[in-house]
Amino acid sequence: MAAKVRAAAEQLGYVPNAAARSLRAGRTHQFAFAVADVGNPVYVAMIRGIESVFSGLGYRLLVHSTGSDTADEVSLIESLGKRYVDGLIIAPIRDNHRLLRALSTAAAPVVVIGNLPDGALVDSVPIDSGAGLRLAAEHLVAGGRQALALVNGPDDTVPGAERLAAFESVVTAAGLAGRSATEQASDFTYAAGLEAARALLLRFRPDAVIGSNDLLALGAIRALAERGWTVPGDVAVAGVDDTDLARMHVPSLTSVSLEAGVRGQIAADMMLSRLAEPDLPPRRHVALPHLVARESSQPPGGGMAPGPAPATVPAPGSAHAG
Amino acid sequence: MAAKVRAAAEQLGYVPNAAARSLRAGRTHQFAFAVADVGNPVYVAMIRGIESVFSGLGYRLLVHSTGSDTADEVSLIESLGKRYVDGLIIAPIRDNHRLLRALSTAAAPVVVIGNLPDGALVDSVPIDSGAGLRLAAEHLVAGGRQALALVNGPDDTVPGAERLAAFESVVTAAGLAGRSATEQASDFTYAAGLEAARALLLRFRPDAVIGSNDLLALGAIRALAERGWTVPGDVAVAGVDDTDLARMHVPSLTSVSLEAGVRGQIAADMMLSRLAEPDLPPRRHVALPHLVARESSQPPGGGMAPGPAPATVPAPGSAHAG
DNA sequence: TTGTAGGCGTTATCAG
DNA sequence: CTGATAACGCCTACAA
Repeated sequence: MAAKVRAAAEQLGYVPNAAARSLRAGRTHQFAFAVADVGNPVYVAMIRGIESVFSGLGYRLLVHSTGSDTADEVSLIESLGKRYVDGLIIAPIRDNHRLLRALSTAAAPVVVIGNLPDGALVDSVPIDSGAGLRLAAEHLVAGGRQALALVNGPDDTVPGAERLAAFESVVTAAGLAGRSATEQASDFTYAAGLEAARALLLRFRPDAVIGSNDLLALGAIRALAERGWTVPGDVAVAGVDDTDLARMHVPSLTSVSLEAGVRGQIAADMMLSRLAEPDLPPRRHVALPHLVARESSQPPGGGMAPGPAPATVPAPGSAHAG
Repeated sequence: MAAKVRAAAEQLGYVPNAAARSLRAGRTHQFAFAVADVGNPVYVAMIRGIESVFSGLGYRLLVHSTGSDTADEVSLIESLGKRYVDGLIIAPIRDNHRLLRALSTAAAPVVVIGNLPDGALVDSVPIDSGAGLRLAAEHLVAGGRQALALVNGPDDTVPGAERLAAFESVVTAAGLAGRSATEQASDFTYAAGLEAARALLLRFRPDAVIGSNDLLALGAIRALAERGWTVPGDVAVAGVDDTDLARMHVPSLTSVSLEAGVRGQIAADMMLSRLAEPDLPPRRHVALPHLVARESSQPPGGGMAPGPAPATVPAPGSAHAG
């Protein structure tokens, strides 16, 4: 009989109401993901990682763009009380007390993609982004660069502070502290990177520039181009995040992967296991950064510049097809 | 008394349950947005446009990435019967009968960002993307280019078909049909564009390449670089969508804006008015494409190449600051 | 004015 | 094994 009913339901196009189901079951089959800026491809990579876990299981994902505004993030966390989602994955870049307090009293499970102070009672998927920046800086120094510049994000962010400290430690260790410069961009965006790099280049002539993320690095490349300096010929450039942008640029951008996609997956897995066992102690899954060397950091002499000579080069318009 | 209760509720951090509220009110205060590929920045622009309308009004947005798989889209539309959202905004690129049929019987309001066949009973925000491609092609011809190539998306998509037809009409009208070529990429992605452009360049030597969108154009630029051809010196390049990628590249990419952000806003507004008045006849708000000329299409002699000579150029490492 | 009952659509449980 | 019933939490309408 049950089968018969099922068949009839199918025929009539019956679909159970999600709100009623959620009310009854106490589960919405939805998760929220809060990021600073959907325009930054690193978050798109995280979204993909998360969805790769959730989509097959029938969970939906709500994406919130907070602009990394703490008030926004806090109100988002508080609204978990509405139980409109079963959990929240959040990738904050500032760790105010308010945010931490809100996290600790959240009404639903929260997983943080990012670095939390010790003792925070929340699941997290951190990465040592200072170590990541160190990889980039050491790579440039190893390539013979001596006048390093950092276009950093805001100092009052966690990644901003970590990456600035790592940069300074590398140039100091290499004995290049007197020949380096840093500039703080107002944001982790392309526009802010362009502006900061312009300001930097007014007072400093680097032979290598690191952007604290790929967007800042691309802004720097533009600022260098405005002055007629070529990459990597005159100046080597590296970024952080290893987003699609890095592959897509010409010259391709050397960048440090912080495993955005993988960390998204891990965060989603953590969320599911947290739901299954709410009383687990807080877990922390540390990821490891790695360098992806590309064209933008080739040593001056080195020969991986944009492409080999063409094999056969027909004259313009000498052939055609549809 | 009511005030007193309110205050107490506030103090205790009481938050009404969303599921119960939705069940009672019959409204979820959520909308879904379905796109082919969250990795394409043009959809990120649409998301921003939509959120600019919704966020202030307390609506949440669910983003679905369908991979432009019709089966996926159809099942998404059918699942509107669950009433987990108040409406769906969808940006499909293929218009199969199945999709149209599903649209016409959807259980919740749907707004389509894209071009529907005449007579479809759904709100839509179309644009003449053929006219858009025409702008790009005519711009290149006006710049003196004579051997035009098109790296198109799949022919079986609406934008693919429209843009191919527009390209052919322009080259024919300009008397350049015998000196042009087109290649079909398997997808509207960078990787597919790179692959298609490589194949194209094996048999054809263009002096101008149009990508059917910005990602395809960037793939083409990479393929050109592999052969040692410069942009815009040897080959002019133009894209479509005017995404952030176009501004960010060096040289910056000439591109045709299809008003993604604005159309997202319009779609969201339409959704709200549709909710307010469900019995309105289907509406269609047509947007207009416009060309944004940048460095990648400068005429060979023309002087807007990457940046003026620097004003003052300190020697490497000659100054520093933190 | 304040209080209470009913019903939104499901599903689990319990009685027949 | 089938079928009725209660409860999830909220809001509205109506009664006291």
